[in-house]
Amino acid sequence: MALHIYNTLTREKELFTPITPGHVGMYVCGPTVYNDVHLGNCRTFISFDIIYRYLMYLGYKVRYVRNITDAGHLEGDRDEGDDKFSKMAKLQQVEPMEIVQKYTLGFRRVMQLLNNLPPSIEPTATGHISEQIEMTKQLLANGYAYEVNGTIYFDVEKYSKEENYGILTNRKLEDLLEGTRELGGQDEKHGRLDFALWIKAKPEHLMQWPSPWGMGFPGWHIECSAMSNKYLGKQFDIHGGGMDLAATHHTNEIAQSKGCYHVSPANYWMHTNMLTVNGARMSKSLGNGFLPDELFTGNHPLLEKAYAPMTVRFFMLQTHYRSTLDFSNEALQGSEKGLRRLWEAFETLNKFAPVNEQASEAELDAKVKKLVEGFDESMNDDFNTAKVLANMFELVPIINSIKDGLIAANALASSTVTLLQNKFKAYLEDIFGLTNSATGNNEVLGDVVQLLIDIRKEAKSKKDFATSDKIRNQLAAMGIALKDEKDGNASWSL
RNA sequence: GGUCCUUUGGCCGAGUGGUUAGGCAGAGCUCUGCAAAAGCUCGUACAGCGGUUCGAAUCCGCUAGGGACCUCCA
Repeated sequence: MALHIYNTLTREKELFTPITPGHVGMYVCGPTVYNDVHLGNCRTFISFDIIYRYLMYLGYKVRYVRNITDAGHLEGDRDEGDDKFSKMAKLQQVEPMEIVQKYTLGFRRVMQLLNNLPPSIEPTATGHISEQIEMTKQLLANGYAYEVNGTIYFDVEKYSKEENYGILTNRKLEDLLEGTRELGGQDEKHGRLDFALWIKAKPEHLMQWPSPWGMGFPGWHIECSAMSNKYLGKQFDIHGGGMDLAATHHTNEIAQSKGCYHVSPANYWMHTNMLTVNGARMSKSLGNGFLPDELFTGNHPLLEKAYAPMTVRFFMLQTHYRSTLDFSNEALQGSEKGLRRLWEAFETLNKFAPVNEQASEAELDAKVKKLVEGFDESMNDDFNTAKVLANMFELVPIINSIKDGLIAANALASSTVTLLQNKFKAYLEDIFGLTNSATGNNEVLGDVVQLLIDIRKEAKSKKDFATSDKIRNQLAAMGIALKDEKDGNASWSL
């Protein structure tokens, strides 16, 4: 089966067909950098990192654009007041751009710790003010926007006469209106669903730019429309983001792009589900978010211990991206152990040398091949990483049994062993982006431990268990675990 | 109130109308000087009530619980 993607627009899994054969354009809504990213944000970016990596694995040339929102995000829903950067800047008594710099760097550091590849382009809202003004002008010219006292609003009612505004989340205009409050006397907007494209700035406002309508700053939604258009074109393949963005942000993006260019911007809309804590959504406004650093250090009242970035990444891979994922110590510890088991099997597998052309156990050979072929099949079914991991875990006992001699070394054909090695490497490292954080890669340390292992082996051969136990116990106290192997040697891990 | 999603064994979590998902935890056994690891075996789960069907955890309806969005949030 070729790659199928669940499309929010149609609420169905669809065969993925890129606009330009061999190329994929993908836009993902990035963070608003006015404070630290929390783990829920990270989940979305990890999910799309896997998708990005898998598309490349399939041979596509991918242009992956993920924006940094560094302007224009307002505090409330009324399209008035200060933006979040200005507010935080005042609070911390620094320039808004210092806020942006600080949290952008923090965001990139976390992404790197989680081993997310950087996107092809990471454009900022403040770097594309003129593009946003141009788009706003075009929307005014096309009759989908109006100006009130230097602020430009998108006219949802006008747009709805020609287009289906609620198409993305399958909502009727009347239902959407029902959920909104009545317009007050001081409201500038004509319609309750209208949203700002450009906002007039008060003189004391910290971040503002000149425009045909006076000094101001862009509304939140316009940046993604302007930047996706600039780097990916009027129409591109995939647009992604968290599910919470679908109803408002993405709905408005579609309206802006259609109002401006008369075409729907993206063919496939992908939405990742929320990370929850005790069943409730992790969010900035609820204040129940975990910061990545709190997780990596264990410095949080709800955490029993620290968890490595790779444990977190693996934890997220065990769930499908469209399911909610609940955060708990028990679940994380399960992932930690599972990852270790899988990784050790991977390292064992890499040491296998091909033995013979023919498999001495044809049935087992066929079973292994089938499980391996299941990797691609599962990923092609809307990126089912959980299923891939299940197959991998089924292969682990086979790998370990070959190592221990419980299964003959020539049981598998050499081509099967090579396939297994290649696919494990491709999936664990290239696609899932996991790295070995469990064992040290310091060569000197490795040599020292090997020396101790040799001394211990000698002691054991003389039945000097006092010495052998001392070495093992002391190393254990330092965090190095020795495991005796069948052949008399020992392996170790941190 | 409106729109929609979800409900799987101790925990986490896949899932196709008819076959053991998988991981973690737990129990037993094997291997081992001991330990750890590893291997083997084990729980026969699918919210409740109806219906469709030869057959449903998987389709439909109702009931109950949970959640999301409709307001800034990935």
